[in-house]
Amino acid sequence: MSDAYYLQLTEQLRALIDQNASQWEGKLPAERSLAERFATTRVTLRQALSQLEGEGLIHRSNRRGWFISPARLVYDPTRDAGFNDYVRAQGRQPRTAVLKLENRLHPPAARALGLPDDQPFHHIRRRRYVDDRAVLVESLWVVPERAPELLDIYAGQSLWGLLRERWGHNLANRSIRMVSEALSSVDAEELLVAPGTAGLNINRAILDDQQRPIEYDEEHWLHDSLCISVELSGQQ
Amino acid sequence: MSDAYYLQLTEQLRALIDQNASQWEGKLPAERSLAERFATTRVTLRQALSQLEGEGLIHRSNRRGWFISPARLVYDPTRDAGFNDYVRAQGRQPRTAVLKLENRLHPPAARALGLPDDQPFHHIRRRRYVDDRAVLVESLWVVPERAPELLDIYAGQSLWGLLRERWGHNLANRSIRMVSEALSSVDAEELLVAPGTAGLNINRAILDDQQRPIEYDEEHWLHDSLCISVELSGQQ
DNA sequence: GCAAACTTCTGGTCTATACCAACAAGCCAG
DNA sequence: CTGGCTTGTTGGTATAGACCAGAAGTTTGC
Repeated sequence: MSDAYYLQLTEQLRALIDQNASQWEGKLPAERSLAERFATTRVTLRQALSQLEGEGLIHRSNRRGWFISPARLVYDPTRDAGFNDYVRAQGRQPRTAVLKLENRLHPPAARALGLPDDQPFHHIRRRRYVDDRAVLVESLWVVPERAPELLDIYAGQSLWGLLRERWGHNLANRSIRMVSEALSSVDAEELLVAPGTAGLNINRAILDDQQRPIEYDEEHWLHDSLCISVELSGQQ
Repeated sequence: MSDAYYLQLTEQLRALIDQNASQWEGKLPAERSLAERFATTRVTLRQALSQLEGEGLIHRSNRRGWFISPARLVYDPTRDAGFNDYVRAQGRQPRTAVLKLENRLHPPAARALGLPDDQPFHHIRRRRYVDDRAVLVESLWVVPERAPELLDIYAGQSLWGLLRERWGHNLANRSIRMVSEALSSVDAEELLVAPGTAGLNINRAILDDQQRPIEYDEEHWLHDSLCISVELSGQQ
């Protein structure tokens, strides 16, 4: 089927992982020991591991080793369920860590919302976990007039819930953009992975039911932790 | 900013590509010549190139070299525009090659459409190009009862157009799934790229306005040729 | 009993080199 | 002019070995 040795290795590793998944508790043996077991070099071994990483079967935690990836989280970016809700709905444990709260300019957010470049924003930077694995970092850019004391009261809860309940905003309109990416060194570090790891960049601009700009949102996901699913009905 | 040499190299290459994009006509110099120019090994050089590949800035054509990637195609999988239409709408040239026409079983398609596993399908396999670069391969699995003579008349035109005009189907409902992947050796070969190249897998199940299953669709895109964009309006 | 210091292990990076098969271009023969 | 062949170039793959810094585990010192 495949001539290249590293592709054969990939298959052998796949089988090995299948069999020993439970006893390893998610963590693969050290590269040196795997290389020895298959009588090859670390370079070639790593090439095979990278192949499986691209498929989303395994991933690395920076300088800590290779781990078996859990099932992907199913995510519908068109629906209005918060992260906590849909993670729990899939029987998994969500967690959020707030990394930064500040006021700043951010021209890309301004442009996406149709505002002038010198529009200031409430900026929330947070990291989100599924079952204690960090799967994404995101930056939220909220128009201050729509949520005046946000930075004083925010502590990791659902932002959309706050916007609805505290400030009475009816979110009604959004444009979503998704692009594959290589994680920047900043994002990679915050996610504890090697720089250049494959990721998925999701951006959203959100308006209310009167077309007023509310919020802009930049998410950086690990590529292997996500399955995007959209259900559409209605005559096209 | 970055300690690792290959990351510095990445930046230098980025600048070099910016400057010389025009004179190279899209193709980068040979790896050996680039490695010599930066006084490093091909191994390290390739690591830097792979980084840029992950970002979508450049790509490889298998055994032919590195090329500067054209702008991503903007694609809204929720809309009903055919490939040809939205490629042309972005000022670019679409092309389709039919790779296979046959009748076959395909349990995944059957399951996605809510049909029994032994349901046969019209299978169309095709490769699609933007400006003469192959950017995706796809398999279409059409329920034969909905399009009886499809395999006799199909020659690369818009399938949705055919379904609507010839058989009067009103496509009304679809579920879409998107997952990052590493291209299988089959897909990679048909796209003239190295096996394991990063890709995006998009699957769609399509029903008509009476909830009858019509078609299931498996697309494999090169990860760097696509920007998914969804516009939603209406109260959520 | 606990925190600090040390040691070992491990992944991340890099060098130098080599072989092969696919590709491209040029050559030759018809 | 065309089609097949030869040949040099290039990317893909692989080996062997090395160093460093971060992570983890162990020991030491208070």
